[in-house]
Amino acid sequence: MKSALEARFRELCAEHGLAATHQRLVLFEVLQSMTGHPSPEEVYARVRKRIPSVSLATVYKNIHVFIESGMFREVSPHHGSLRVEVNELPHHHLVCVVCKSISDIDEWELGLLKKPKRLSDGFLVERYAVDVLGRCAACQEKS
Amino acid sequence: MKSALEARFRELCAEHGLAATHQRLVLFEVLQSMTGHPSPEEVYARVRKRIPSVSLATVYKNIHVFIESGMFREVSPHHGSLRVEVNELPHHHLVCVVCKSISDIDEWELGLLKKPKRLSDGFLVERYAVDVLGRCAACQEKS
DNA sequence: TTCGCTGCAAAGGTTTTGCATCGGA
DNA sequence: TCCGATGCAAAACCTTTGCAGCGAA
Repeated sequence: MKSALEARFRELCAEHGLAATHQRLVLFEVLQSMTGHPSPEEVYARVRKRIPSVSLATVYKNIHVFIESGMFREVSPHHGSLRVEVNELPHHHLVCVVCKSISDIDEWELGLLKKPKRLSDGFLVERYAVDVLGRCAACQEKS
Repeated sequence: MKSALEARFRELCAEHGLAATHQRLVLFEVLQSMTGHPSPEEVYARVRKRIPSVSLATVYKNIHVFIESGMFREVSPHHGSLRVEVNELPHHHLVCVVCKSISDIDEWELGLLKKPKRLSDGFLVERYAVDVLGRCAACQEKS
């Protein structure tokens, strides 16, 4: 018998024109079973337990496929490489989910942003991601 | 004569116990003169114009030194490797600026977070970073 | 049967590290 | 003078890519 999860997976694949391969099904189930913010290596290790011959490249490719299909998100909406913040004024960021370009938005301007979905520069707002920055309990103890 | 910027740089170095080397001064001035969110390679290219013999390793090392000293910030508080978001409920993130660990905070819980500086799990809140996610004008035209 | 998917290995890009030398305090 | 900073080259990651063979539709 097929699980409800597998049925849901096949549905999503059909919806996005994806082949429902065994590797993808296992990857999907593994991701659903994980908590936190797993890295590709961690996911790979889990998938490998069920498909020892799976390749890391396949895991990477399909994580991207899933993200592009909207089946999962990635934690950081930013580019992969280090970027230096050279604007010292309080501000936040507009991040394009397609090209990953980043532009600044003043703090006060963000405050006005409750309703409008499209900004004056044409940026179409989809959602907000808030990072609360600080020090975790463990790091406070160490210092 | 020394510029005000150089004086400020020497002050900051003294404050953080750093040697005020020529390379660091130039890096500092270059960063101050840039806009946007430059990558280490872009910064390196600019520094190189003034110190052709500078190494990329030195630029990397000192960008980190500056970030650790609080002289500059990095754009993404959790850059590094790809992480998959497996929590489908609306939530945001608590990011430790020291160890970069990420934990989830419910959307409703974030709403209550106007005043408290320390959360029940010991996390000490320093600031917020908001990413407004969406599509930039250019990417909307392309699709 | 067909086209997309997989595994493999190699390449590519980014960042870090070890070490001898140099130079700021 | 002395310890930290630099430059170089190599290594260490992380991720992507090319390609031959495989398998879902």
